[in-house]
Amino acid sequence: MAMRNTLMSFLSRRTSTTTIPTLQNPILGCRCYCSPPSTASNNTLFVGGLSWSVDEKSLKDAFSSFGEVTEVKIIYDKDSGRSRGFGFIHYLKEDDAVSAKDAMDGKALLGRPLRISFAFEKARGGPVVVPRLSNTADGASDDA
DNA sequence: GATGAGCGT
Repeated sequence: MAMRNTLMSFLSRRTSTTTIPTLQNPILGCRCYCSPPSTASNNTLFVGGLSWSVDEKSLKDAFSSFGEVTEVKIIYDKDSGRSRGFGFIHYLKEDDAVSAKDAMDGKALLGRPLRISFAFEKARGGPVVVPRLSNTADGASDDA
């Protein structure tokens, strides 16, 4: 008497985040999207209103208290060399990013109020997802 | 000697 877990095999296969993009479901007949459209905000935070003298380590030091910061970047101007006054903060978890945003948004750093928002999914190796514009049904049926 | 909404030199 030997029990075979063959049926249990493909029932427990849900730990793979790297699904094969070329595989399609013959039943549903649709592709498997790795990025659900429900996530309008990832663990990337957009920080604006920065002073033109703020460094990345200053933001790292100010935002690492709310969660585990994995990446901090401030955008500088390549023409003038000065900071553009905004930057990005990557958190390990989105929950920490929300906490940091909720805690630091509206506060001031180096004498200037901060404007924090969730950043768009900027490449870093992936496709760009843009928020849909005001998709109001104005009578234009442009569905493909 | 500049300036101040935004989304990646």
